Amino acid sequence: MENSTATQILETARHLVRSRGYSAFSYADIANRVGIRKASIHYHFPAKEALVVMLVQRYREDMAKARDRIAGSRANPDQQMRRFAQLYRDGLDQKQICLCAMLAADFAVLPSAVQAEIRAYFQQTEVWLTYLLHRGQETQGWSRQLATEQEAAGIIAMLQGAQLLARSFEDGVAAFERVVHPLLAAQYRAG
Amino acid sequence: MENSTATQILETARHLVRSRGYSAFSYADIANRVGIRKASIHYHFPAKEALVVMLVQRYREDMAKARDRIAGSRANPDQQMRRFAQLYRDGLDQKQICLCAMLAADFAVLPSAVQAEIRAYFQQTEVWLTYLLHRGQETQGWSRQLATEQEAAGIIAMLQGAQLLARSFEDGVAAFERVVHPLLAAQYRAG
DNA sequence: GTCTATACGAGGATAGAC
DNA sequence: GTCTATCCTCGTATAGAC
Repeated sequence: MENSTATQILETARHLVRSRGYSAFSYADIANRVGIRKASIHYHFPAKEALVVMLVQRYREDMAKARDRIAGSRANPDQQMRRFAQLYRDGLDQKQICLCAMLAADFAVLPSAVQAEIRAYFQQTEVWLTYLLHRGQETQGWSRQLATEQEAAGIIAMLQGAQLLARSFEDGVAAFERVVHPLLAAQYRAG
Repeated sequence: MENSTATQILETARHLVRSRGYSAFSYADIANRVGIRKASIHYHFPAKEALVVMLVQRYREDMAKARDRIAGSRANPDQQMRRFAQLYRDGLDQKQICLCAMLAADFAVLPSAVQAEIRAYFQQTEVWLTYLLHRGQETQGWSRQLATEQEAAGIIAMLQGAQLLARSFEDGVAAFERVVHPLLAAQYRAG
């Protein structure tokens, strides 16, 4: 792992945006936590927009890798679904939600370059999940009453919504799992 | 309907928060739209916190009334579920999402008085939906594989998540309905 | 009730020294 | 690469005239 200042800035910014959103984090916040001055951040990222675009690009890559590790494993579709859902539980114990869920809420105030990244993230994720559902239908007997893309979109909506609701309760992780667990029970998906 | 300045301020603020979130709307925004000066807003609401607390209280009341109109109607549970879901489609054509979904995203930066209001909203809604599910189970033969509260929480999560994803696409209403429609198909809920 | 004027801090961003 | 110093704008909020 790289430990350059740029990387530290990005990691700090990721945490901040996932907690507070686009409008409520500042260069000053990052500077304090990284231990540099505000002006130094501008050397690495000329403007907030550039910083956040790179933030989402990295996030997309990281999530794509995580999904590919799941798809490439020997786990069966039931288990893969469980691990996919867990990607959205990560960070919830620190009151963080998915970077792109947060930025979807902030959508109206985002530079359009960032908006495009958000859209790409959701589309990517839906494609991946659609494949998983197909594999489950073929090998696990998952039901197929809906268009599979539509079902994928519904599952993603539920995961993102569950995160959002979860953070308003004391034990966010428990609240998230309470909602998501049924989704993961094998018999729930069976036809 | 009252048309006092205070009411105009609240209505404008509701629209702004539902579009941009807590940190990204300002007294200046409201003042411009209502046609008064920033300072005048402080006469009606001494601080931003007071304004937003009242905002959420009013929203909770309005949504409670809307739900009670649904529950008090002669519509059957299938139809009531459909009308409930439509509450979360409202405003999406203007890129607004549920006030409390937006504020749940902003949760980390909210005054605790506002946090409490958000929590209350989700609890209220879950209670109402749990009753509806019970009625559906009794009179419409809806399935009952899960704890009903858990199922209610899942439906709310899906509606809130669907809104969030929807606003990042061009036709948000269509994106929302694509996700939510299955939920509303009678055969989907049937046991 | 609404205005003007103003205080004061925080925001993003730049110039130029080191 | 990082610093200090500075700019300018915008944020919330207050005082006091009308």
